[in-house]
Amino acid sequence: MNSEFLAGLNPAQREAVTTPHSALVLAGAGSGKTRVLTTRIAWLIREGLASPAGILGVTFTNKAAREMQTRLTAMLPVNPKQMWIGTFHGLANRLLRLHHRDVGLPATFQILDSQDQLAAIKRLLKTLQLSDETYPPRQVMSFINGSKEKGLRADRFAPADHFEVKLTEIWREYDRQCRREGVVDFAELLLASYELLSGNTALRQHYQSRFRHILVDEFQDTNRLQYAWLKCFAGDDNTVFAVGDDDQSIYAFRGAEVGNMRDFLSDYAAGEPIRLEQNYRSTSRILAAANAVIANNRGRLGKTLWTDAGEGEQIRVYRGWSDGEEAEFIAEEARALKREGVSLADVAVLYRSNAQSRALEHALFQAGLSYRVYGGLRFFERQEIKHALAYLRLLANPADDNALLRIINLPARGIGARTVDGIQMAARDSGDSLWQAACQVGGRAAASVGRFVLLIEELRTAADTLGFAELVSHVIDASGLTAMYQADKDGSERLENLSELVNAAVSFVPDDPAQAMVEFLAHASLESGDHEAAAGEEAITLMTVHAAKGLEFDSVFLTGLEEGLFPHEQSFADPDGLEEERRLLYVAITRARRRLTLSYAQTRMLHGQTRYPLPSRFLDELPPELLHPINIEPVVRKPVETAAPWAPTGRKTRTPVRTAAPEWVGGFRVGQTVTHPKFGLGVITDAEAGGGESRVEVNFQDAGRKWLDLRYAKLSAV
DNA sequence: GACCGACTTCTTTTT
DNA sequence: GAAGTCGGTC
Repeated sequence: MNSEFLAGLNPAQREAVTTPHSALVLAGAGSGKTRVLTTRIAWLIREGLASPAGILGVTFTNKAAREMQTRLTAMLPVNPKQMWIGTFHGLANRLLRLHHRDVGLPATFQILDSQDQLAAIKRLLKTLQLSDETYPPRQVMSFINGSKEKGLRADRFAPADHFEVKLTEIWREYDRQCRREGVVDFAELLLASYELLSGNTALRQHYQSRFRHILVDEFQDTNRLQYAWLKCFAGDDNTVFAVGDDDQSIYAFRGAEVGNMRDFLSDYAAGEPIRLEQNYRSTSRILAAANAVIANNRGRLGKTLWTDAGEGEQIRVYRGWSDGEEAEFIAEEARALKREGVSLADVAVLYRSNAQSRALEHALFQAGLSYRVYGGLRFFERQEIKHALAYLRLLANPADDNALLRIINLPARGIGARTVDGIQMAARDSGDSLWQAACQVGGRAAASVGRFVLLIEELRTAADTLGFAELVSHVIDASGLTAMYQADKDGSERLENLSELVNAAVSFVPDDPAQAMVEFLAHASLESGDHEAAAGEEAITLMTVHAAKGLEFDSVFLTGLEEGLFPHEQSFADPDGLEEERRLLYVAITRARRRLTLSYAQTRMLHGQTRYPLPSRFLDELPPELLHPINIEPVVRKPVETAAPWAPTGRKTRTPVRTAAPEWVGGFRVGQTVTHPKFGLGVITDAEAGGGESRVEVNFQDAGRKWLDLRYAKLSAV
């Protein structure tokens, strides 16, 4: 039992790697979680306790799955294809492809991503003649997905009220529509494969005896359905090795159940969790901050990170006047780091929501620093890519109405809304697919629709003779997409993306060449594209805290620590929401290896208007001795003659539009922090100059918003 | 039927 | 601010 792989592991890691039972591993941030996971697989195989084909490795993201595979192939001479390592959705897809008949799906079933699903729901509401005001498509979608993720079906759902009765009807119709069209959404992928296994004892036993060892990453992010799905694989002789960190559970909003971790301990008689608490990433000050913050949460499984690395520097806190100034500060700091010889690849700027990236990008751009933003539109989500894929989908599956609607008049070919309505009506009456109905269109629109039908038929013939990659290229040209974007003066980037799509098709290696198209389309839905940096890229990383989970950087700037933003205002309503925000902060802090800078602004543009947020309550949860305020002395800015006072540097190209409030009223100004003998600390959010009776609105930390008459109120600047 | 501009709404996180 | 919807005009 003394394998080369165990060298260099600490006792807890070693225990985790070699445990003979099912176990829950509580792996703190930076505690070597991925290493433990991959080492365990390598160790099991090397010790002869498992064969590569007997491993089921489940992750949450494609990136994590890939990393596990590459690390493994570096440790062992195995073919990673033998092992089933993938995301929940990827593995569910694999199962359903293998057993599509048992669940009544066509071999060519396609996967709807969230965009597609929303479109499908909108279309359904239309055919059901339901108003999307009474039934907001997004709400319908989250109802359907949420229910499926609890393992429910429309006919087994107990609606709580009238509205849910109606939603359940829509849900039922939606599932029918998907079946008819041979498409499957993300939640359905899991649910259908779960039902496949739970309803078929022989099949379940087959997989149970194949996958003796089941390993799950990021276990705290599993939802109820995923938990049940995993359980199908866990017979009496299987071991389940679940790695997670309840303190890093940040996806409750989409159904993740941290409770699964407690359930796991009893369901798998796993005893006490194995705790990995030694952190190999950060300085002790950073860990002390993280520990202090998370200690405010209740109901934790409990865990305290420690390190034998040094204390490191203090955590710096910066207060900016505006989001723009905050961004400029970060840009300056980053430039200084660069001067010191720090690689920009080791610097990250994190934020709570994507909207914050704008100001940061602007400042970094002005400073001439290269950066890369993660998030936003990914490759396979771009409209031109979606258009091209829709042609392919329609070729693969004529019943795919979503695909047909997307492209029937794109590029414009004289098929207007009225004609499309007619086709939809005809299809509904006859129960046909839109494609079938389109083939039978007569009357005025016959010519234009006929041309479309001919085009698709021509492409279908081409599909029989061309290789897959040539087909993709041919479809993009013959459909007219190329011509359309060539005619568009802003279309060059889209054309580049389309040729990138051809490249992707060329380098795509299908498991079964005959199924190249179907596999490629599934790949496009499941892995909507890369957010990963090109290795060694000399650029600052900008991303949301969510996206940063699992990553680490020497220097981290955590921005926007303001009430309403972080914690986000949507979380104020319930305590659980606030705890999730706190976990999010915990994740953010633990990304930093050596240097952490927190920042907040006193004014922020949000949703097109200026806000005056208070500093985040989380700042008060950090032990003051760990912090080093950079500039937290009263920010008294004299009004600048030429520039608006909220444009601090005076070299802004555009002046913000807020003009409602006068700039200075009786010595006070909007955005200023003030104290009141009775109401305490607050920020001026509005002001009215009325000759001798000036008033200001103050947002008090504890007392809320109040209008105060400056003749009487004893306000003083902070 | 196509196009353009005005209007509204919604803005947390995403496999 | 941006995207999506709606309505009016050609």
